[in-house]
Amino acid sequence: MARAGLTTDRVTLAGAELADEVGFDRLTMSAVARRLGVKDASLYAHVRGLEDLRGRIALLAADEKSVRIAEATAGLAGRDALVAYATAYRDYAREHPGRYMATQIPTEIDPELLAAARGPRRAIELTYGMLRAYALGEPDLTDAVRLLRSMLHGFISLEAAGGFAHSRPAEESWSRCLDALHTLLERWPAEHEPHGEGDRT
Amino acid sequence: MARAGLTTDRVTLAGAELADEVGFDRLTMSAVARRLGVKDASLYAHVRGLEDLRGRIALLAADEKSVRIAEATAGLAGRDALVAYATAYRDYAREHPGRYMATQIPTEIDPELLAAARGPRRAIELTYGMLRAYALGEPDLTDAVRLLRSMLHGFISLEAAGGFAHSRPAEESWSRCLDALHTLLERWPAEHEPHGEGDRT
DNA sequence: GACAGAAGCTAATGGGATTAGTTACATTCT
DNA sequence: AGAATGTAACTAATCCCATTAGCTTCTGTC
Repeated sequence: MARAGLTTDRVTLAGAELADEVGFDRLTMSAVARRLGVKDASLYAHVRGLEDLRGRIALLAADEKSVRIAEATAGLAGRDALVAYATAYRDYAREHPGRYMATQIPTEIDPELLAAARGPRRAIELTYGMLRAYALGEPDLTDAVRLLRSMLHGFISLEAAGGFAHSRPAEESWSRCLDALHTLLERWPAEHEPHGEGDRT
Repeated sequence: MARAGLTTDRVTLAGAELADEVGFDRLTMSAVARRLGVKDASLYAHVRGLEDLRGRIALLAADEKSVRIAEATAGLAGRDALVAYATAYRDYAREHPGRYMATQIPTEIDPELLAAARGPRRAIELTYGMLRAYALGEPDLTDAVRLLRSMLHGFISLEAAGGFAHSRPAEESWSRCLDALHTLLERWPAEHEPHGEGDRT
């Protein structure tokens, strides 16, 4: 009966912590309620339901991640910025697997919330900003952003899913992949001339 | 009462179809039972439960995907093989989003089943085989495999999650990313020398 | 034609999500 | 202080899903 002092933010945070502990897909309203010492139904005064909570966790994660990356890359450029960016990104994902997972599940987020959120937009800006040092023009810059995001996200997901055998430490591959990425960004290939019979429309 | 002719494989297939339609995370035993015109409990004679079914779908997907890739890359080498590989990979993921998702969720698969499954092993072999044309030695080859898998998986996930704004068709970025990857593989950078304050201007 | 085994069913239990309606606390106004 | 008001949190109820136990019915075999 003593008021637990719930707010939307506190519920979201508890959900995020729980997601980090047990996995985003195993997040349940009941477990969040238990963690907060409150009955399930009480949560509905603060979040619309499980879907809504998930969306909020995703936005929280986007915010936190972009702050981390901003701090890590401040004042850096070129390879240093790239490495700092990627490392901050990966560290966040490893520290907060549940929240990270939240950002990658295609979930319906309340458009109003999404519009108000800074994280996602900030993340894009940071990425473009970081790559600016490589002097790519459009549309190459956009393609490079997508390549970078794909690689980071893919590596982290595969690593988290246990997709890399133990033959070689992921750490070393990670480092070498960043080298490769840096090299690639410095010598971004020109539009390639059609070649052989495979004409990919 | 008319026998529905269930088998483990049929249940798995129904689950896979359902996952493709409604999303892997929304897959439920009840829905599979309904689709098969059978009571929930009947499924348990063929699969251990939801987790088991999920694992089986993941293995099915790995099999199907590797077959597709094998067919697509047969007889090709170099850039053609790379493009065929990547395209087959992506097409599979787009045609079967649920099954594809199944392969990326860190799920506990019965070790016995896993050992019997050909798909995952075959996929690795295909990847190494395809990259052999680029004449990389170990450990670079392993790193390149990881980079390739990361990029493909990341791109596909982000695309599926709606992560790319509409500013530029994903199709074009995809094509350019493959160009970039090809270039990178041809000129895989040597182990990089430690390098001052990132002043490569 | 009886039997063994499998295929499928009924019934029951336990959780989780969600809603409606209720109680108790805290703030503010007089 | 005492009443009014909004809201935090609760109780109770409903529905859906996962899973288990035990029973029935079909199919093929000797």
